[in-house]
Order: sequence, then C-alpha cells, then structure tokens
Amino acid sequence: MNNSNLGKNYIIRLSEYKNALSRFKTLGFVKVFSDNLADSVGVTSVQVRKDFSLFGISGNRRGGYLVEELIEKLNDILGKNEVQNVVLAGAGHLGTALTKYKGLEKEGIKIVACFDIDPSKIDKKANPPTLSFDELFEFIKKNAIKIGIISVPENAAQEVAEKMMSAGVKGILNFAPIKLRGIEDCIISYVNIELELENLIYFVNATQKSKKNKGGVK
Amino acid sequence: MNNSNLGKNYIIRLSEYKNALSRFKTLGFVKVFSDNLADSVGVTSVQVRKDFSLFGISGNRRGGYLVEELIEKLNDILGKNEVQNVVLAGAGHLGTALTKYKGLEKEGIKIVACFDIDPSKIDKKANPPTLSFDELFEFIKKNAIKIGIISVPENAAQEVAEKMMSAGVKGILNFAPIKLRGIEDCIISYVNIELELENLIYFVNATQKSKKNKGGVK
DNA sequence: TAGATTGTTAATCGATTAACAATC
DNA sequence: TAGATTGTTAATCGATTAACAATC
Repeated sequence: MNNSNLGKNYIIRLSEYKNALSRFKTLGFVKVFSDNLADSVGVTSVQVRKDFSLFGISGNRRGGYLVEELIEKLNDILGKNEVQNVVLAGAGHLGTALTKYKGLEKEGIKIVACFDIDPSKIDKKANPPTLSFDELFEFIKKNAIKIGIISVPENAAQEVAEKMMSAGVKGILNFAPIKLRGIEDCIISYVNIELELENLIYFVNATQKSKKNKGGVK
Repeated sequence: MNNSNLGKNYIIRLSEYKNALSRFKTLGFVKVFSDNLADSVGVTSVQVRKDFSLFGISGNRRGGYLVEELIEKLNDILGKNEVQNVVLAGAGHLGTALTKYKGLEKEGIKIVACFDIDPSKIDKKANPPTLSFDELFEFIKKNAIKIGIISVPENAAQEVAEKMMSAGVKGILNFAPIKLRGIEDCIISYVNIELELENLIYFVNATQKSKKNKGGVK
C-alpha cells in the first residue's frame, strides 16, 4: 500500500494546537492548560498531553504550559522556521484559488510557481508566475523543490505526478479524484472534496432516516 | 466531541469503488474481481470484500462481481438516485472554484446558491446565483436545504454555521481553518488544505532527514 | 476435479481512553 | 497540606488483516 495517506494524525493535531495557541496569544494568554487546547481543537485533554509527550514536550504540573514556549516548540517540530517552497500544477479555478489564498503564506508555505498546459494562462510576470508545463521538470530541479500540488484534471494527474517525482519531488498533495501510482520515496496525500461531500451527505441522510423510523418527526 | 469527523471511512471507500467502476465500465469491463477494485483504489482485496459484506453486497465466487449491477447497488447505498442540493457561504476564490467545478454536478451534488457579504459579488441572475447573507436563512428554510458548505474567513465561520444550523442544515462541510461548535443533530466535516500540506511537509522532511542520517545521500 | 475467488471468523495492530501515580 | 493538573502505564476500542472455509 506504499506510503500514501499516513495514518499519523498527531502532526495534524500539533498544527491545530499551534493555531489555537496563536489565538490564545492574541487574547493575551500567558499560560494554557491541556484542557483549554483540548476544547479549542475538539479532542480530549489526555490526547493533548499524549501528543505532547510523544515529542518530549512537558509542562508544569498544576501550572499548565507557557504559551510562548509551547508555540516555539511546536513551530520547531513542525519545521515552521523556514519557508517551504512548493509548486502547483494546474491553474484552473481551484489552482488559482490556492495561489491567491493567504492562509498558506501565513503558514510559511509559498507557492513559487504554477504550471499549466494552456498557453493563454501563462504569465511569467505574475506572482507567482504561471509557466508552461514544459518548464516544470527544469524548474523543480533547479530550485530543489520537494513538494508539489496537483490540481489538474483527472486524466492528466498521473503524468504530472510522474514528471514531478522524476524531477525530485518527495511529497505530492493531489486534488484530482484519482489514486496516483507513486514511487518508493514519494509521499502522496489526497484532498478530495467530492468524496468528503458524498460522505457527509450519506451520514446526514442516514441519521435523518433513522430518526424518522424512530418517530422523531411526525 | 459531538459527531464531528466520523471515523467511518467505508463510505468514502464505497465512493471510490464506484468511481473506479465507472472507469472500468468505460473500458468495457463486464465483471470485476475484488482485486481489480483494490488495485484501483489502493486498498487490499479483503478490505473491498469486507466493505461490501457490510452492506450485504455479494458477488459470485470464482466469477467476481458484475460491473453494472455493482454500480447500481453502490449508487443506491450512496443515495445517488436523487440530486443533493447544497448551499455555499463565501464567494471568495475557493467558493467560486467550487461553484465552477464540474466534478460535483457529475456526482449529483448541486450548489443551488452562494451567499456573500460583499454587495459587489451579488448576482441573482448567475448560475448558481450569489445572494446576500441576509437571504441565507430564508433560502435554506424555503428550499429545505440539508447541506451547507462554508468557505468564509475564519472569523465569520462560526456565525455562518449557526445561521445555517438554525435554518435546518444537518451537515456542514467547513473549509475555514477553525473548529466549529455544532448542535446535536448536525454533522460537521472539515477540509483543511493548510493542515494537509503542513502534515505532508512534516513527513517529507522527516524521511529526508532520516535518510541523510543513514547515509542515503552523500 | 482442481483452481480461483468470495465471504467470514479470529487475530492483530494502532490509536484512543481510563486509571492513576507524580508533583507543583 | 489539599487540590489541581501533568505524564504514563494499562485497558479498551475499532479498524485492518490473516487465515481459512465455502463454492463456483
């Protein structure tokens, strides 16, 4: 099953704790308890402490954690001290939305270039520039890019992924609704909005039905 | 912890099987084996059969499954026989990308209206129309909408969610990078692109480092 | 029949949670 | 000290996988 979709959610949770801590800091908090973080992120306080202990983060018994210090440690673990340069393939609606999205840059993730097959979309002066697919391989090599985002149509995704990997990309976030065949040392993650919606719709319908059967609605 | 993010991934997998089957059908397949589906989706064949057995789907020992029949059954389970109408709050870059995205309509999911606070974005004649936030509540009630997508900025997300829920929405897909406080009978799912990227970046860096330490690169 | 595939029961694995000891 | 919180070990839970029986 390769190394696609790692079931290790603690990193995602660490990021969430970090985001919550930023908000706490804005509110003037100096220290927090695991309970505060738990409430904010929607997990239990044991989960929080367990996650921390995994990385040797410790607080003060009875005194919780110092916000500043904790943010520092989390940033360190998450590699937030250096900007991560990524490339994006596919300057369609979604791809464009991603390049315009401020949230990534705020997190130290920078889309340094887009690539598209459509000549009318190419714009070398833009920020980030949109370049031709032909330049993808060279660009990745030259700039030692390790992360690629794929937001091209389903039928082009595999080819793009292969080009990225052959140029040295080690992690791909794929928005195309298809499983990619990867190579040994490249991690492939998926975001599939349709699937999420279908899943949500299923469970909403399921609970609605079970409620009706129980006579919840007349 | 309410009922947010249900850990029941079998529905997502059923959708993936269904998508794979459509491709198989296009290729002229009449029957498939659990192994074919497994390869296509990236799971094991046992997983496929286990998932099917969960819903009483059975094939022919030695003969696999009939593609047509299987698609039929999956569509039935997934509620694909009727169009699902959803509303979308936040006509920013991401929201707009979603309304323009063909993949949803193909799956029987229809965004029937967008809502935005910015008057300059309002366009009642568009398809889907973009309406004022003031009309959100009424629209949901009148059209008995059960599903809402939130792609507004972080600080507006909670308020929008509450308005949706009070109007009768039972499922929310939230793109804002913040945990929403929901009510008992509403399911809240999350798509957080930053988090996915941060997670990916972490594991890429982690494996790169461990490789270096093992002398994988000189 | 022999071989391949399905379907299910039992075992395993990993992640979460409960219980509790440590200590500020 | 008493009370609250952290940190960890053990128990639980759920999901995946292995093993194998059923059967086409």
